[in-house]
Order: sequence, then C-alpha cells, then structure tokens
Amino acid sequence: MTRPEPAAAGPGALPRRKLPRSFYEQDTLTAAPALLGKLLVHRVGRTERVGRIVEVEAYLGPHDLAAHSSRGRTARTAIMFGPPGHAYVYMIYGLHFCMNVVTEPEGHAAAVLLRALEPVANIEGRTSGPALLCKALAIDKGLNGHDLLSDDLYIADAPPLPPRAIARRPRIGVAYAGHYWARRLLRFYERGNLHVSRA
DNA sequence: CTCCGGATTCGT
DNA sequence: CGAATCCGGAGT
Repeated sequence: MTRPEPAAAGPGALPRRKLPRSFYEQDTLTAAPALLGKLLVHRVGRTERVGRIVEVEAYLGPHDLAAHSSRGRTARTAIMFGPPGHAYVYMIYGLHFCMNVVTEPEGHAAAVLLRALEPVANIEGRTSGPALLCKALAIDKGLNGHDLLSDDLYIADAPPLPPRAIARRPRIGVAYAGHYWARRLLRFYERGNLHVSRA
C-alpha cells in the first residue's frame, strides 16, 4: 500500500507529524480540547518518550485569575507572554514541575496545562497528574521556553476526539481564584480514559 | 529584605 | 490531613 507502516507501532498507528505553529496560535478554548489525543514527545539522546494527552486545563490570560499571567509580566511568566508553541515549565511546591503549552498570538499570555498522559513509548512510572507526567517524561525547568517545533520536544498530530468523548469540568486546585474562575469548565479530558488524574 | 502560599503528591 | 521543600510575588 501507499501508506507507510511503522514496524513497531500498533494497529492504527499514524506517522508522527508535528503540530504547526498555527495550531498553538489558536484561541485557547479551541486549542485545549483539540490537544486531547495528540502525542507529547520528548527525546533525550536515543530515548524517545511518548505519551498520549488525555487531560488538559486552559488558562486564558491575564484576566483569568487562576492564570500565572494574571499577576502581570514577570521573569517567570514571560514565556506565557511570548510567541505560541513554546513550553512553559515551572516548579511547584518546591519539588515538582508542571508543563504548559503557550497558546494564542504573542502578547496574549495564555497557556494549556498538560495534566495526564496515556503511556505510548518508553514511559516509566505514572503519568496521571501534571507533576507525575513531567517526571515520567523527564521534563524539568531546563525545558522552560523550549520551542515545541524543535526535534526533541514537540507534540505530534493525531485525529481529533469526537466532541462527545470529551468531558468538561472545573479546573483542579484553583479555589484561590474566586468562584467565577474556579467554577468555569476549563478542564478537558477524554471521557472514560483510565489515565485521567481525576474523573 | 522577609513573609506567604502555591495549576502537587505521598504517606499517615 | 499534613509534610516535603523552593521560589515567585508582594509587602516592609
């Protein structure tokens, strides 16, 4: 047949194709659910760790009181104000890292937090939870600001999930942002997926 | 400079 | 439910 078939890949596997810059430049409310099902790839040397994104949260911009950018442009949040398609990685509670992808045109400080992955290749340990995900894929602050159109850290395309397969819930751990922003349905996950951090 | 608390996780 | 453990952001 004409379609290339990766030898070690399972049935239905598709060739890996990086998401283009235009994907990240989209409206965050569009990009966040569209990231579900896509493949996060981190390559270190010959080891390529891959996970399928199954849970995300949208952080809309400085007006979103749960977003780090709501405190304004600082050394830490500068990446969020920068061009789309870059990784925003920060340390949390002094011991963990969380990874976001920067969305929307430069100057609009929005991002999507990656909360859970389904293991695909070379994954050790759990991937359900934003910090566990980073640990399993060896993602730390050294990757803050990294271009997601690079060859060692990127997201590969995959067919979008049908709308009915996507659940919308309030974000986790943002009660400090007040009722409005804490209650908004900005967490998206694949319904029924066992790797989601919290149903 | 000091102080407070966090987009978490794990063990009790 | 509290500890772990560091740093960003705010206030003095």
